[in-house]
Order: sequence, then C-alpha cells, then structure tokens
Amino acid sequence: MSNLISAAREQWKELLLRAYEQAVADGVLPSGAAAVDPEPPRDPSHGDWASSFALAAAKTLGKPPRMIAEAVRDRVELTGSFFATCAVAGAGFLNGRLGTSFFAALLADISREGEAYGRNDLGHGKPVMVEFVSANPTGPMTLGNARGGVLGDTLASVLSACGYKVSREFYLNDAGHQVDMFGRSIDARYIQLLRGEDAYVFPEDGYHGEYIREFAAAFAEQHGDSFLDKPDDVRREAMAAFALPQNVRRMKDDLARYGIVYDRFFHETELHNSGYVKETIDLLTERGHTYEKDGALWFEATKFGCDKDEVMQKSNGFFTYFAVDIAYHRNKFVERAFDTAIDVLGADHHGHTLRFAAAMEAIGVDPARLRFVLMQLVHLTRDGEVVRMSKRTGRAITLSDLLDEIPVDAARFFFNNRQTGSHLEFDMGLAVRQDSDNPVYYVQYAHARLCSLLRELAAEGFAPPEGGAADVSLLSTPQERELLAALAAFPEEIALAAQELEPFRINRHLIKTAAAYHRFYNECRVKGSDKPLLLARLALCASARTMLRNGLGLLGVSAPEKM
RNA sequence: GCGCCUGUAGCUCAGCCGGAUAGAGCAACUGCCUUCUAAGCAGUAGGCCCCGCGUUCGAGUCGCGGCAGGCGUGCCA
Repeated sequence: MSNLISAAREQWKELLLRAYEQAVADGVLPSGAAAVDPEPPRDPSHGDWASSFALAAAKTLGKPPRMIAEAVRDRVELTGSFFATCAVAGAGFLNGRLGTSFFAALLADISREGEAYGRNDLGHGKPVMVEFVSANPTGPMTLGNARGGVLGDTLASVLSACGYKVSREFYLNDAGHQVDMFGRSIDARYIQLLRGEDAYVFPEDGYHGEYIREFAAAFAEQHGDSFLDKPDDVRREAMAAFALPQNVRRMKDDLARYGIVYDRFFHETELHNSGYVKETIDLLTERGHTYEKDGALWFEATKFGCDKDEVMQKSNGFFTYFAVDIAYHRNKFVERAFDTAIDVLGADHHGHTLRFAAAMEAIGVDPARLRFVLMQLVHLTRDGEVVRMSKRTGRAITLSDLLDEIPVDAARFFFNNRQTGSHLEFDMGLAVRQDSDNPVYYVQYAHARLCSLLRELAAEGFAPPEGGAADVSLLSTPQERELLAALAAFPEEIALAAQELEPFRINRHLIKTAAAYHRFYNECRVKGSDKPLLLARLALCASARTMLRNGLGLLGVSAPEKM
C-alpha cells in the first residue's frame, strides 16, 4: 500500500520549502515564493527528483534563479531524509538524489508486500463498473472487440489494484432491430435451404455471414420443414431464439479463451420487460426535458449543451437505442449504485459521449460519474502488409481467428501496447515471433531470467535477505540505480493508469523495467560476488521479480519461470 | 458546414497537469557469449516535433489561425 516515490517527492518539496523559509529568515531572500511540485528529471544523471522552484520564484522574488537556488541549497537539511545530496544545475534546478535510506525502505517494502506491491487504496472500496466489448450478439467478435476486451479487462484489474470494488460487465443487445434482422436472416437461409436459393430473396441489410447458413442448417436439422407453414414472425422469433444463445455461448467461450471473465452479462431485454425503459423516459418527461414532434418523443439535448435534440421513442412506438442506453446507465447508477461507470467504446462512438453526459444530467446523475475510454481502430498487418481478410475463411478476421494464430499472452500484450487514442497497428508476424523484437517475450524473458538466477542462488544456499537486511548502499552502479528507480515508480504508474484510464502505462513500465534488468544483468554479476554485494543484488533481483510478476498479472499475461 | 481525434527519426510509437542536450523499439551499420538463459547487452548513424502567429524566464507540450488524414453529425445500432 505504500508509494515511497511520491512520499519522496513530497519530502523534497517540503525540504526545499523549509530551506527557502530559512533563507527568508536569514534575510537572504524575500518572502512570497510558493512551493513547486518536483518532477523526475528527464536525464537520470541529474538526480531522482528535480524542482524548478527557483525558476518559478525568480519573477516573484525579483532575483536570478541560480542565486535563489544556491541560497536554498545552502540551507537544505538532508539529515534523516530520503535524500543524500542536493545540487543546483542548469538554469537553477534543485536536484535531489535519493540515498540509501530510501532504497533500503523500498526493498523492504517490496519484500514485505510481495504480490500486493504496487497496490494502493485510492478507491476506498468504491464500486466501479467497467463495461466493455458489449459486442453485437448476432455475429462473431471483431478485432475492435479484441482490443476493447484487453483494455477493459486490464483497466478493471488496475482499478481493482487501486482499491476499487470493480465489476466487469458485458451489455448484451438481445432485443431490437439487430436481433430481429438476425432472425430474418436465418429464416431466409432456412427457406432457401429447403426450397432452393431462388425461392426467397435474402434481405438486403441482413447478415450475410456463412455462420447464418450454419444456424439455418442446424435449425432445419432439428425441426425439419415443420416451420415452413408458420407465420413469418413466429418463424423468425424461433430462429433468433434458437441461434442467439448459441452465439452468446461462442462469444463467452472466445472471451474465456482470451482470459476475460465477466461478473455479469446484462440483458437488454430486462430493461424492456420490466418497463424500466418507459419509466426512464417518463422520468425525463416529468423533469420537463422531452417534447413531441412528428409523432416521436424527443429529448431536449440542446438544453444540456448538445447541438441537436435526440429521438427517444420513434413514431412507430419503438424506443431508440439511445433511449434504452439511457435506461441502462440509469440502472447502473441509480438501481445498482455504482459510484462510477466506465464505458470502453470504439472511437467511432465519440459522438455519444456528449449526448450521454447530457442525458445523465437530465435524469439527475452527475455526468462526471460516467467516463469513457475511446479506442481507435486496429490495423492488422503481417510483416508490413495490411491484412484485412482471413486466408482460411475469406472474411474479416475475427477474435477467434486471431486467437487461433496468436498466443493469448502476445495478443493481450499487443492490444494494450498503445495509448487508447492511437490507432493500433497489430503485426501478426511480430506477435508470433519468439525473440526480443517481440516486446511480450522481452518482458517475460526478464522475468524468466530472474527466476533462473534466483533458483541458482538458492541452490548455492542464498535466500533473499529478510525485510531488506542487505546493505543497499552497495548498489551504486548506474544499472542498479536505474532498476531501483523503475521498481520504485511502479505504484505510481498503477495509480496514474487508474486515474487517467490509461492501462497502457503498465505495458510501458514493464518494458522499461525489463530493459533496466537486462542491462543490470549484463553489467552486474550476482553469483560469485562478495557476500555483502551478492546479498544486496539478490535482494534487488527478488524485488524486481516481484514487480515484473505483479505487472504481468495486471495485464493478464503469464509470468513464466523458464523460457 | 459544424464537432471530436490524430500529425514527433525511413517504419511503429513514447514524451508523465510548460522545464535542462527531444527518447525507445524496428530497419541499417560496428562490436560483446570458456562466466548467473545471446529470447540478452553496448555503440554508430538517423529530427524545420505538419506550418504560422501568440502567451511565457522557458513551448513537442498551452491559446488562436491554417494544412493533411481519420471519425462523427439517422425516427441505425
């Protein structure tokens, strides 16, 4: 639960502020300057925390930044702090270098917390729902669903690590036009199967996939031609009722294979059957946010900053998708009392975010409780060539096709290896490659190397020292310091990933840490060193293994002990 | 037309609420295994950070105006 790195930052801020106050008391500097949050210097050779206090204060105090910085530096009291040195550099930066006490505390923390290292309690147990994928249940899942699945699942894990009570949810659109068309499509194939291709014109906007024919054939297998003389709507509903659960079953299987398990599949039909959609629309009307026009019921979105109003109930009496979704989100916040709901959506849905916020405000829910992760599209390539279709099926590549070819670890790592707002290029050639070009192996290899090293040391009778009993001051090479810094930064990365809804940060940090370890490995021998140094490096390695394992765990990627 | 997103090395992308000499990986070139896993490491080379103006002690980062690409703007979902 600790976050030593941010504790150190706060301490640096405080130490400099106190030194400044001393300089004021000494009559060297005028009063009036405000504290500044230190930041990590871009170049690690400058130290661990840098403050631009003197630069920011220069104008207020009417003194040159370097003069201010030097006056502060001369009065900074490092005894008993995490810091070993304070230096002035550049235009007037005050650079602090962490000392042994910090690193000893760090390794002790990691050793004590083990698999909990990196976690925090930002969430205080507040209930948060992450809704993701929510793919149309009338067909196979797409690559977009594949990316959304990883983002949602990883984000949920990250939030969970931050002390939120997280619920993973899949919204199942098992009602409405799409399902109707699903039934009509299967029905058309059913009739064509029994009476010949020319006997029935396939609906133009129907689902053309081969799987529709398969459902029709399966239905015919079970029921023969007994449905041919039934009324259209009876037939179609029977087809949908027959095929939908099977398709949902397949989606769940694919998701499970992908390492994704939901807390709940929420059925849209529940909202209709219970009258909740109508109740929600009535609520909007009661609150005076709707009007009738052209036989339809409209929501006055323009009252809440949108550029146009939205239809809630069509003139044919059916509710729009938007209306149902408002009801669904009301259910999340009001009936189920989630503190925050996060929707992972394709960027092509960005137009909804404003409308949703407006709708939440209109029903009396703070719009800030609804947050969106908008993800850009996926471009699939194979060794530089764009891939659109599966060679095997001749159709757009599905999640299932992808998992047939790409190991789950690689798929999960790749889909989270870019910021959500960036287009993601997924190189299938790279994803299956088992070498260091492939970042997932790079990280896993670092973990496996650590495990191997720790096994060898254990065989020689060396166990990681309890509670940081090693002499950390011996860890003084740049490689050791870089690795320590990466280990220290992990809790803050998790916190930022949760706050900013950027699960990609975990990938980035893992790659950074793995790189630091590989450099350490090449430069610093553990086996065969003098015992105090060996023990200090052993403690470092044990901590590094813990951090890498915890990070991979958040991603749902395995941490192999041998490769 | 209006709105949102993106524009950084040949390619794919980082750049953490404005900070020091703009980074990583790939591709190219040069090195490193009798030693804890070479699935690794070190080095060289590669940049009008799309353009212009502005704010600031300081701009890849903030503001305004352009340019280019993507998406949205349905009584579709």
